[in-house]
Amino acid sequence: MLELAILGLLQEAPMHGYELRKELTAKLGAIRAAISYGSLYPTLRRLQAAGWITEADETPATAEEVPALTSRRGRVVYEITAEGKERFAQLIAQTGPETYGDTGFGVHFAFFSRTDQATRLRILEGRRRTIEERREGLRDMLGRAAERLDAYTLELQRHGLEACEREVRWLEELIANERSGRAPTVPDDGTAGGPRQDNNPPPPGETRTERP
Amino acid sequence: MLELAILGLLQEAPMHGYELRKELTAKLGAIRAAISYGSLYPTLRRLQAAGWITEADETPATAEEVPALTSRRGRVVYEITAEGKERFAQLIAQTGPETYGDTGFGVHFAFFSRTDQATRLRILEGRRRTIEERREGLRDMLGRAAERLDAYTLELQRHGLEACEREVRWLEELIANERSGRAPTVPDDGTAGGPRQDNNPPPPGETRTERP
DNA sequence: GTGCGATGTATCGGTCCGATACATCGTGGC
DNA sequence: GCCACGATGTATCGGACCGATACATCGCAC
Repeated sequence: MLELAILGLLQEAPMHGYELRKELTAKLGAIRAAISYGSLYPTLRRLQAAGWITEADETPATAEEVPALTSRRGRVVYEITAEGKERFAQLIAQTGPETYGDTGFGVHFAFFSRTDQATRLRILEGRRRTIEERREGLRDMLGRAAERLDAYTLELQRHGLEACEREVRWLEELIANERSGRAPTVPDDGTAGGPRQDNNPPPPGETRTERP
Repeated sequence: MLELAILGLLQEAPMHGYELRKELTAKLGAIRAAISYGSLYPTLRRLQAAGWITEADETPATAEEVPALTSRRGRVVYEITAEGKERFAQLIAQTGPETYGDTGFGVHFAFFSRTDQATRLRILEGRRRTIEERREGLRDMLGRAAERLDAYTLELQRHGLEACEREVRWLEELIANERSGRAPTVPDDGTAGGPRQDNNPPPPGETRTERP
């Protein structure tokens, strides 16, 4: 999962570890707290060893020949390679049970603007299936096994059940939206292009303007 | 976390691994999928080595002296020891950052009927604080950094924000309820008017041995 | 009688987390 | 001047937990 997220972010711009973590937190803040460095750095090393990312030269053309004594050691900027992009495309397109779990789904969803519509639909439906099953499990629990459990546990189940129902409804909306409005998705791939690309797909059905 | 959950369940009745997993899934189904055997068995071993659980004799008092030829080796039933109960009491009472994360909070909450009220309150408030912070992070993201993110990521954040707001409201209710001294919840929900069981924290110390 | 799903115990490799260590840089207080 | 402190930045280690896998027994349907 981390691998997918890192490759996805580095596809937008080269970055060093610290920055990567912040972007990761921004993009995935809704589904997980914050990536640990104990995961991040080893993973970066693994990706580099696999040839999917490389260290970029950090020296800007504005040359100063001063240092070399202090052996400027600091940020290590990584950029994605061609093989890395291939790898990302492969990871983002493949679906499976781990794609439908909480974390897996979240990461995939966060990169939906780089995912083709057929895959998006498959993932949304797989996720819905998964949540529906969890929901049924909780319903059974609250029905049949209720008297075996104490009031706090029941309350926890009830709250979880409500969350499931809510998520299913959310997914239904997204699926309907996906089916009706076709999405161009533009697999960007502006390899050497500008740092900013703007290929926003049509928004997933927004009708709310809420005031807190 | 697993350690706490196992000790908590074995306090209700002796069990073997397979059964433990099912009970774990029933009790924690709202917050995590299903415990893996790759976690469960090593943890059981660890707890046994620490002296908190022991293997129980599986012979029920209704003695038949028949076997011993087939050397019945199969299920291994574990039961909690006195030290284990002490350990559980210590774990359930101590609070900290890991108590407020998704999994930690869920496990603690599931054993709230064995937790004293002051601790319950502390945990609920800590959890609320944590979720409020997550909520503020998402709000900021949706406000300030909105144009940096694509529509799908924004939708993910929006959904996450809503979940946070909902959970804070849920926690508020629980806290208010807790302060007023009432047992947990029961909004309306109509099903089954009757089975009102008392599970406020049973005064100090004795566990109920219930027959499944 | 035989296949098959549920029950049951167990290990292995891998991912990720939390704690910790350490070094640099800019800024504001004294 | 200087120095404390928080942000930036890289890195490792032990441990928790997962997913896949292996294997053995039991009851039951066909």
